[in-house]
Amino acid sequence: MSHQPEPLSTKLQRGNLMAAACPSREVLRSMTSQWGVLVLMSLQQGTHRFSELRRRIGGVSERMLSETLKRLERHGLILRVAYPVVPPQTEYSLTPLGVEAARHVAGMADWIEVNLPEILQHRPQQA
Amino acid sequence: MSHQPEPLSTKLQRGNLMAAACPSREVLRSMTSQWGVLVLMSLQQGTHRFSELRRRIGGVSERMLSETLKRLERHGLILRVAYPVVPPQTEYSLTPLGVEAARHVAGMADWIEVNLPEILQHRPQQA
DNA sequence: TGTTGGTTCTTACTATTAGTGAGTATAGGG
DNA sequence: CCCTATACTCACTAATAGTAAGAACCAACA
Repeated sequence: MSHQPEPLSTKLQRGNLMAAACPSREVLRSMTSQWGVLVLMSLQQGTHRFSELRRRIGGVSERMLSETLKRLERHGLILRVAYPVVPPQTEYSLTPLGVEAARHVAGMADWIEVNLPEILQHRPQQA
Repeated sequence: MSHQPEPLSTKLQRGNLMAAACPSREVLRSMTSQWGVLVLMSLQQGTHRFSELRRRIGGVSERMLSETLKRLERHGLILRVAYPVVPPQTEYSLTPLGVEAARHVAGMADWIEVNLPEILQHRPQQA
């Protein structure tokens, strides 16, 4: 909270998603990946275990859930706490950064769910 | 426009993204696809031609841009107007539904760009 | 009069990623 | 003693993303 050495140089590094080489692209991809969105949404309701997330999120495989969680953890959006017990127990929760991220994706997700009927009307019905 | 047979049954079909088979999953994937996000963001500033979008969005190939635009059009989020001239000219813009969708993804995108420095600090620097 | 460039795509091919099914270690319950 | 549950990983296949080239057409330029 006190005086920091280089507050400006840090502040100036805002990402630019339009630039192909900007690392923000990677963050975008993990936050907006199919399973990433659903994990963030699920963790909005509090801490969950691996298997709870798996049951809650219809259609995730264990492999994809595991990789999605690892990626979100690498970006500091979720916190992983593993208890060395048998059978294994691991708890996942949102970090403060993750709480903000989850608000955005959940807002979008909610909009999709609400507007789904209208969106589907624009789609040509398949033969 | 007159009295419709089943207005309630349509209204009641709110999507559920947690369900694997719900069509909202497909909408989520097109809205949150890497190029989908960047297209929606770009079109927030108004109508653009294909090649303008291609130049603006760093790293898109023509194939991916074309497919992304088609998918967003299928979901009623963008409008495509092709003029039968030579050389070809096509204009893309947001539909009212697309304007709302774009607001959500742009909000998220902005958050990512602003918080990128903090997010990157959580990442282990690579060897 | 070639030839180059610009436009909006599509097609064929390759690389990357997603998804599937099985395996692992351990303990508690029937 | 075998089955289930947990949180994974590994080997494999299917799907998707990315690359490079071409197509159709004309305008401008040398």
